[in-house]
Amino acid sequence: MSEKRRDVHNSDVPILCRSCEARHKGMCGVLEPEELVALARRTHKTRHEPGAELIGESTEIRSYANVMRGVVKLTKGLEDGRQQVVGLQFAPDFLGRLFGDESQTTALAASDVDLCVVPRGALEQLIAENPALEHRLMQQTLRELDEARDWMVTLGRKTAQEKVASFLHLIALHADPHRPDGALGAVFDLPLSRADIADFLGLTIETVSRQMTKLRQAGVITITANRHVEVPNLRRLADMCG
Amino acid sequence: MSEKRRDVHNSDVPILCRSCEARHKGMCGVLEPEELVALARRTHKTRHEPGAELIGESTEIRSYANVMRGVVKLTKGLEDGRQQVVGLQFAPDFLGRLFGDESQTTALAASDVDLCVVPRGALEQLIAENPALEHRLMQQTLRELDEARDWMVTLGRKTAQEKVASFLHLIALHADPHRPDGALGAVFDLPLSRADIADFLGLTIETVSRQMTKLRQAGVITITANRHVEVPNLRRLADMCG
DNA sequence: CGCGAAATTGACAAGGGTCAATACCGGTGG
DNA sequence: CCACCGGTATTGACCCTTGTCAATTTCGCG
Repeated sequence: MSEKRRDVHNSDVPILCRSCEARHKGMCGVLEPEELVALARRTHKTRHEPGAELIGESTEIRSYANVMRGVVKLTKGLEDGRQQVVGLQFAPDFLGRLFGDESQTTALAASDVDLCVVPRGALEQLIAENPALEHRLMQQTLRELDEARDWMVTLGRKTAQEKVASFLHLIALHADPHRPDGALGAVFDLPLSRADIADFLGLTIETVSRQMTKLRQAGVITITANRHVEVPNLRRLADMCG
Repeated sequence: MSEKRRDVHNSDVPILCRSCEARHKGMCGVLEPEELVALARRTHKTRHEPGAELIGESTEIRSYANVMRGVVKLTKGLEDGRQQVVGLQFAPDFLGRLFGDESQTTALAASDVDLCVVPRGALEQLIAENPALEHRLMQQTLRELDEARDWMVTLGRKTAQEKVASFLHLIALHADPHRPDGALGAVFDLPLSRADIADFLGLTIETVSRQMTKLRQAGVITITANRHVEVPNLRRLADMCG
């Protein structure tokens, strides 16, 4: 495939981009080396601790970003403090509301997070020049829409038990760092606190905790050290997702 | 095909497109007259009764469509029959999962619906030729994503009362046929049955009914003839949305 | 007018929320 | 290495919202 060939033969790819996931699976995969060089000149890497606010709700959009490492949670809040996590983003997802004047969600670092930040103007200019980039971002947007709709089913129609199982299943697929393809089980660290999980599932901390306990007692999962989870058989977990 | 006059002055918009909302606010608004003519040759109008299946879940995608009239509900189901409405589409929304192999949702006519159906190949070809079209569709996709996330808050964090109020508020904004801009209130017919509303809100029919009754008793709405709703003061309704 | 479907209402049960007490983890300093 | 501390998670008791089941009522339509 030509993309690959170009990559191998061209030594002009910015150093920082070479090991970046966005370069391969993310939006930068559609850029020509020259474009990548031009873009890299205007980006900068940032590092954030858990809880850091990356984008504020109802704030003006001045930049976009790619998630290079870690997990970002997108949340929306009601006036009285109730919160709902409306999305989770993993590397190499794109972060930010394209073509909007202000962000509709808050983006918070759930774990340690590294971003590659792009000024708004730089990205929009590049999009205008290269339809393939918009196409790639369209694909990600469509995928996010699919995910959001899947999650609406979970929020609206599943029991607490099924919600927690669905969450663990989701994380198992995204966050097991070195899972072989055919593996039956998974091992991972939860990137979210119980409070975050509750906000993601539309439940309370207590209910999440109780359902985790039930799953543990049923032998579906093993919890060691509070955040570390082992799923011996993913099929079994999937069956509990409703 | 016989020679047709193709001079500059023959920029006639196809007759069927002239009164179509998609021509103005929908995706066709970005098309040049020639493109519109070419596209119109490959589309056809279809009419559907309430309950008709427009797109099946997990079916191959062969065509897309524009909603010309009526309300379409997008649903997802669990094996055991539980259902969740994950989106509502009004004229002149675009219908269908772009660039996907199969639909992830079922599209059902909620009311009488007229569609303008475009074969998959025709649309994808046009998109490839005209980036402005993809851009327009990107905008709609982003809007749908925003709406989906708003609704996730409703599903996950609002009470039954707030959910029903939110639903009525949503419909009031979309379905009042002739509402002046500054109007305080709204009058409309519900395009969805109680069962549909319940599936949209993640509630049961009974709970929806009870909450409607409470809103009626509180004087926030008036219900005449079962489907016909009057909201004297939209502000009041909005305040109940949480 | 009368029928079937849809909607309302009521009585009751249960799933999940609330509040409070306890246990646990991870880090700090003795 | 252990004791202590603050934040996080678990567990328990109780209650409230919403779901369930069943009986009417209303609507739409022939």
